[in-house]
Amino acid sequence: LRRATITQVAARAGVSGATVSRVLNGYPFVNDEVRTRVLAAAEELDYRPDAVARSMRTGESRAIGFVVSDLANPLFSAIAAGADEILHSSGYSLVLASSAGDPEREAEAIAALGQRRVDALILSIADERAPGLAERLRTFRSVVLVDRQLRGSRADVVHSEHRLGMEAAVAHLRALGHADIGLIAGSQAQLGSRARVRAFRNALDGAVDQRLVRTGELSRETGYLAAQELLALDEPPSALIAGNNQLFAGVVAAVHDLRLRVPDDLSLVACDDSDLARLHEPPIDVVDRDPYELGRAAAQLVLARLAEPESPPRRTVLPTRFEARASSTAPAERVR
Amino acid sequence: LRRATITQVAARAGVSGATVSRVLNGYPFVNDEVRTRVLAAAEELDYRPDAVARSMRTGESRAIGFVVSDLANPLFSAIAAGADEILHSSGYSLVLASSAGDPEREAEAIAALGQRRVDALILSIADERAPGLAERLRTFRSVVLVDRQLRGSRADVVHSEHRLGMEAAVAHLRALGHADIGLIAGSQAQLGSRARVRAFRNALDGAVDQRLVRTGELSRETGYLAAQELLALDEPPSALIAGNNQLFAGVVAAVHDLRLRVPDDLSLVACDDSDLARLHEPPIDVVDRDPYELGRAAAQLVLARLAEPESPPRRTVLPTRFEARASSTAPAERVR
DNA sequence: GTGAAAGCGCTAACAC
DNA sequence: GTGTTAGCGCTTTCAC
Repeated sequence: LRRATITQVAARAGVSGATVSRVLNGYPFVNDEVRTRVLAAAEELDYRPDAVARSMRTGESRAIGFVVSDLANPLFSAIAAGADEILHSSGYSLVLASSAGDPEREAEAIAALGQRRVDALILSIADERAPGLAERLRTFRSVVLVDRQLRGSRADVVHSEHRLGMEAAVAHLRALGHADIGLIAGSQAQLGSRARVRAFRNALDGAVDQRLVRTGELSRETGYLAAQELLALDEPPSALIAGNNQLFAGVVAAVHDLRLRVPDDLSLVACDDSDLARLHEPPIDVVDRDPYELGRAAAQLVLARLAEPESPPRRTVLPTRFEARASSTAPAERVR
Repeated sequence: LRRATITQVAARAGVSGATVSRVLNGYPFVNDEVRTRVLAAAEELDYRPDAVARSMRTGESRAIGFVVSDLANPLFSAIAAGADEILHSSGYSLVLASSAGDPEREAEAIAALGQRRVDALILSIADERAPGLAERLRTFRSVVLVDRQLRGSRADVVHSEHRLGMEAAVAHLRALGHADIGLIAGSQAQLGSRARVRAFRNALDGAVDQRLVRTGELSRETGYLAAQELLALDEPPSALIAGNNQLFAGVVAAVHDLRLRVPDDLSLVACDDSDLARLHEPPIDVVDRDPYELGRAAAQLVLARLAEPESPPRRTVLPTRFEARASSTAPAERVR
């Protein structure tokens, strides 16, 4: 079944293609009677404008690219769902690419989206330090970074205010009497992870034991191994903060395997909420944020930029907040 | 920065646009020296073929649409990630739309993807019974349903073999002595949920207590409320099966709130694995499947269909398997 | 083995 | 207010 073209609608309505286009695009100065005829003809032929041809002519694709380091991570898929919500309602489509953490795939995805002439690019990539990235982004009319940073780029950004949430978490633990707090955080190639580590150090104002801070890939395995290592130290931390949901899952697995009780043997805090944290027994303290809102905010920056291409770079900062549940108490007396 | 066009490359290489196109598309009968010159010119200008223009001419967009009922559900995002993996490596892009369970948004998304002329459509929609759906899908060159069914459609499908996994789960519970097993499953507007309910009934060969089977929206809230109701019955079930990951989260919340111990007071089985099920204390028995593989299989059906448009509809069935962990034991003696 | 020309479906400039 | 025309960047006959 071939689809109707504008020319066919025009023929049926007894007008020119230009007039059909005008009617369909809401151009006001069209004879009412003609408008009705055109609309009827379009209806009868079930005419749908061809987005490809329209893009070809206007230079706008009404598609937004979104490159994510790991779509299967509920955090990123929630961000994508939030972005889609806004974009869909403005008539844009989301072209999603997941790199599975591979910087090469990220580069390919960005190139592919460029060839597709997406109107904008939203980026939550694994490696914000990929060489030449900033230049390659210059061909895009709008770039929005989500919890990422890029030197030499005029991109708009959505950031989470990681500092306050992390500070509150650390303050909570210190108030309970924890002196040795461990942090297991993600790759330093992403702003979000760096911000959490920095906030952690700040909150401990210099009193930070370097051995208790581990960074690595954002994966369950990394979380598991790092927790095993930290808890095997001669003087293990009495509290542990997991820097993201996947690391947290690994930490929980390690804690189970070591038969440690939370919070009696170890206090625990997770960054980014999850079913696991909420429904863990006991429920886990979290530094939480709203991932949908992150996605919505990114989409809004995109729309604002497309509406006003020359405005100065914008930056949206969304809050994180610490929620104490039941996974931390005063540390047990240490046996010496 | 405007991008180079094929005409510019042609000028630089001293040939016609047609020849550039031939070189870039691997047409074999081109003079070697000319080929080298064209490649060099393309390289120097950093030429990237314009996908929109190419689509315009060839009628192929090299984009695949994917409509999901809830992208934020880790199951669907894992499926999408699996599909993207295959499609990306074949040069296709994924255009994703999440309907948040709203049939109207699903219809809109499908229409939008049609206008974009996606080469194929993958569907994991909330409402497979939307009126007129089958006809609207006929305009697509390839449609693949993931765990969905559509009468009157020649779509290819990927199904999970829900029956064996569910039967194994029920058999396991019955062997332990459970006579009253409750099931909390999803909407009957989706094949997956229907299949699980049917498998459950079959496994109990008619000995099904209708009051112990609840179906509804696939949400935490539904799971929570249904579990509360079932467990408040005069003769509550001694074991509960949750039909999906979100329902399961609700069930766990209800079980916690009721202060029931698993498995002593209640045996529990979840459908589709999750961190929550794996790391729950005790670990929860699951009817598991590989969601990435579901996505990969869908993508492969798409590619096969595009390669052979006239072949008969294909059907890929992927296994589910029951994994007993530690969330079920023999039911406690009932006090009469 | 290569070039010239047509045209995919649409919109925007320009004419009337 | 409406029609005519050109052209977005590419691929694909058809010549030669």
